[in-house]
Amino acid sequence: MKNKEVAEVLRHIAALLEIKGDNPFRVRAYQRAAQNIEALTVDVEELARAGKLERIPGIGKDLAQKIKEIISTGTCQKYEDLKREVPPELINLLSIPGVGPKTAKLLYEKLGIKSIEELERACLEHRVSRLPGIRSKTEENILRGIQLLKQHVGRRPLGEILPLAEALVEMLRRQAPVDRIDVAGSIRRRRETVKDIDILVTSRNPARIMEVFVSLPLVGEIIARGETKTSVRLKEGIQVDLRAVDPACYGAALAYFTGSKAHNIRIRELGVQRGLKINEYGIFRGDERVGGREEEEVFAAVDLPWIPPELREDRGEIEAAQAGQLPRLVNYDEIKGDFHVHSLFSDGTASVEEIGAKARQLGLKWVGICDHSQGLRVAGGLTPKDIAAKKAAIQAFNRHSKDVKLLFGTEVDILSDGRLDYPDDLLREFELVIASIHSGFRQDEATLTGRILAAIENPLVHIVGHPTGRLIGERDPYPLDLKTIFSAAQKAGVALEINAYYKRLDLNDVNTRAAKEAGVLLAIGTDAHSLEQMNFLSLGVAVARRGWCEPQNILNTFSYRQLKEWLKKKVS
DNA sequence: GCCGTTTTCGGCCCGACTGTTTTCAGTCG
Repeated sequence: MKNKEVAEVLRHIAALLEIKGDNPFRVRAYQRAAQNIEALTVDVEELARAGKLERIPGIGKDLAQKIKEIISTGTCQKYEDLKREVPPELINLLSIPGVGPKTAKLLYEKLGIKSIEELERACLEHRVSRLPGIRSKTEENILRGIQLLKQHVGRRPLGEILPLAEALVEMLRRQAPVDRIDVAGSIRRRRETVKDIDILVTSRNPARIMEVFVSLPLVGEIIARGETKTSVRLKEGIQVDLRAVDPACYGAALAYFTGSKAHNIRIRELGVQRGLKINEYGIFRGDERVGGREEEEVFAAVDLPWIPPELREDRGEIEAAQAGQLPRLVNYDEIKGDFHVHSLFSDGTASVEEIGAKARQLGLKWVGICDHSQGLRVAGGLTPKDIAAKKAAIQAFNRHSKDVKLLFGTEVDILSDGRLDYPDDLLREFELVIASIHSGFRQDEATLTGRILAAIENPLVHIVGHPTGRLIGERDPYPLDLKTIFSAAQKAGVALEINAYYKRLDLNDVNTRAAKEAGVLLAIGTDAHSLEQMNFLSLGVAVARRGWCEPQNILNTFSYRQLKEWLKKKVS
């Protein structure tokens, strides 16, 4: 049983307890346990077998027992009992914005409502507004929430939203009396998907900022408007929260609104232990504000060094910071190249020369031109005779380019029987070989794992591309035994890709961290099929940082010379 | 349900905004 499935059961228990009106701290305990299990870089089953479950923060005797039960039976007695008390379908109601556990319980007890469809009907028939504590306004809000849910305005890929957030900041900067301004929230942490855009500002005239904000042409509707906090929904669907704070508490507010929620709770608890109250208005001892202008002060108040936003998930960063063992994360400006770009020779839209020029503009030193192999006909895969022309084009570019070098590469298909789509003699021609799966996603775990292992064991393969095949919001990762793959890749000196295309981000953050811990090298590639998509490289760096990677874990920090050495050594 | 340089019991992060309310509960982040 996978970590995710165990976490799911615990989360359901938390939701049912919440609806039931159980002790909120017990609810939080289940939620925290679920989160921490999901963030594990080892199998929870393994920890259970070794009797080490209680080493996971937030898991004591009781939860350890329940987790063992869940692993062996797929469920636990407590969950089954709860499901008899509270209909599990009610959990779906909680996904409606504006509907929480109390409302869900009320709807079920008074009207017998269990599904979103039933709730929508009841609202349209105005049966909901007759309930105690609910009037027409709330009924309208619930209906609107259901509409939003239907439009799939849930979590959106970071790559779609980040440019929008940056544009909003630019507009506010230009049109309003802004002093400091930052995007906070999950965007600042660079989570792979985001639910809303959080923007924080300081200004001598916050009222004016709010005024400018709500009248921006991008804004569709105003959800809430206060003096310090305004929420709107953009016409394109995403919610934006704007908060104005005093300069004296900007750092505290930035830390607070960056989150994550779980990270903040831990920081505040550390504050309480030291007799401090930490909130978005600063750091307080009694009624006296003792800091908060800069973010560093918040961490310093609880005896911690500043923690990079990408790590703030309560996945062990606080313990690492306490022990002085935070990783020295790879920086965005240490990235010297992109491993994975498609050209006109296969299904890309840019020529070799254009890719080289774009790389120069991005400040890169090298780019791997890795087109598809022959089997992938739909993607214009290269037959052996196209390959010579491509090689010539790359050599021509490199002859006259001193600062940017292109690598003659391929993204060779791993066929459904585990063979590669080019024979070894042909593969030997390339400077850089990425092997990827593009078909047979429905095979079982053993078969898929075997295909990747076969590629790893071929000494001509440098990198395994988008290892899990997932597409955010579209396709789940196919089943793989990643632990075995990591260990094989480490032994063979094969790198695994962090594919930076905004819908892939594959490996993801948690898997990247597990790979790093297994001693696997990681290679960031944009998988760009156009010049614009080469901009996504920073999303891949974000994944690396969220995966606790240091420069030495990331091959993209290599200079061209170092990289050539590595590529050669690999083949020896 | 967890957890301990305040502790093995009694705490557990903190505030904004909305709607339905005359003082607050619910939701959200």
